[in-house]
Amino acid sequence: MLDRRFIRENPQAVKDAVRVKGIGLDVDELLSLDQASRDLQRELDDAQARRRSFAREFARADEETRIRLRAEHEEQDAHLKEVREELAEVSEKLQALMLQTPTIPWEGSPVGADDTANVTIRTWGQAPAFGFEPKDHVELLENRGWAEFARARKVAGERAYALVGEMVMLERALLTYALDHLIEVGSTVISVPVLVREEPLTGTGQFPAHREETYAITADDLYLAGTAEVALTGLHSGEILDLRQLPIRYAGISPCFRREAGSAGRDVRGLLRVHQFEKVEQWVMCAADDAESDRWHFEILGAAEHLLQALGLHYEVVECATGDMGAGKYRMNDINTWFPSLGKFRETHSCSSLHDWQARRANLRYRDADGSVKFAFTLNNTAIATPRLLAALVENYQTADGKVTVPEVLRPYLGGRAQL
RNA sequence: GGUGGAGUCGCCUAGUGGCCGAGGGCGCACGCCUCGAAAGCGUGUGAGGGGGCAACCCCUCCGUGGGUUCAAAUCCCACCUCCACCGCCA
Repeated sequence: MLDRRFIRENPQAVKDAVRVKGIGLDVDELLSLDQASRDLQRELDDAQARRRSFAREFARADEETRIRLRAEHEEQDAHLKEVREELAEVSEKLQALMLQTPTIPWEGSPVGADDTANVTIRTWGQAPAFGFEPKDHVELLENRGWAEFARARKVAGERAYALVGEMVMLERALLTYALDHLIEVGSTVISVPVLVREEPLTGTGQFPAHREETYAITADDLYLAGTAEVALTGLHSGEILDLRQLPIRYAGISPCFRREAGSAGRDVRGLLRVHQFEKVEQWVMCAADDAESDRWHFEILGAAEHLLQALGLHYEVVECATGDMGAGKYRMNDINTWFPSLGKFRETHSCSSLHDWQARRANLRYRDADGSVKFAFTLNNTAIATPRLLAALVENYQTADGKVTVPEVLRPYLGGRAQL
């Protein structure tokens, strides 16, 4: 969400952002609603001021005057009610449009409608050379009894899976390794609620645009969050933090739930696109400063790259196109990891700077050095999302005889074993 | 799930329909005092919105949302959160 004053003063910048991000928002309508809302607000303020002084007069008046005042009150109340209703109607429409306003994207982001316009800015490592025909992760896991797909789908429907035996331990190892590294670089580890209210989902930007992608528990008016980011952003909602409390750097761990409503039939095989997965998420709230936000962007992007490098996985970092990054993002870099079975990179991480867009929605504020209250900047990035990354790991580290070599950094978490 | 109690400014609290247009204390900031400090004294001390070139003015907010009333922190209803006890339970 943008600042109303900013939209008023920079309508063209907002229109440009709406266009390059492919958002169906009528900025002129928003501007006229903004004007109408301010006019009505002024009218209401004046009318209320008058009404209040009349009520005080009433308290001091004699019986005769009271009869006269009562009649005037009725007139005033009718007018007040009318203005209030009109303002409520305008405000509701305005708010609906405000929630669609995009962050102005970084000028370096490639302009394009979708991820086909994303630009690779670097690659690390290389694809493993197998002296044999590599198997995909489904075959690898089934051959070793490391996963149940058919039985899991009997229980939970399409895209369900169950990891078995050593695969469970390997997944745990990945997550624990990520947490250990993030602690080392100064993050506060936090396990967050996943069953959440509507407000934090609106706060992060999941709602209203992506409501269909979220599971709803209608009996209790709760939802299953698709990422720890939802709770992390909600944690400090409504607070005014002291500048000294910033930056806040969290490593949130949680299960994640996604309906995948927009991708029916895609990637139904295996572990690449599932309804339920585990993720360690990096999240940062910092002062409202472009340079500091940029610094954190590269810090948390670097942390994710560090993990992949330590795991020895071949990856590329892409600069995401304006149409791929979503309304709230100033800048987004995805990391795509190499999948031998696909013969290509596949998204495993997504690093986003949102400037104050989320902070405005979620009401994340701090008191600056000069005493003024400001909306903070937020950023987030995946650290490890599994089982997608687990699938990449297994495919990249498979041996000719169907075993999996354990990357050295994970061995301490698996009793020192070098191979599974 | 049930019963009872509670939610007021950063913190503690006063407040049972008009004197609340929210008082006091703590904390914090500034000033006086002092060689300097502490103590003491004085002044100030929230958020959001609107208007004005400006000094400044106005409106909203006492957990949230409704309602009653000329008038609500105060009365009524629903919800949220916390505390206590009962029930159930990993």
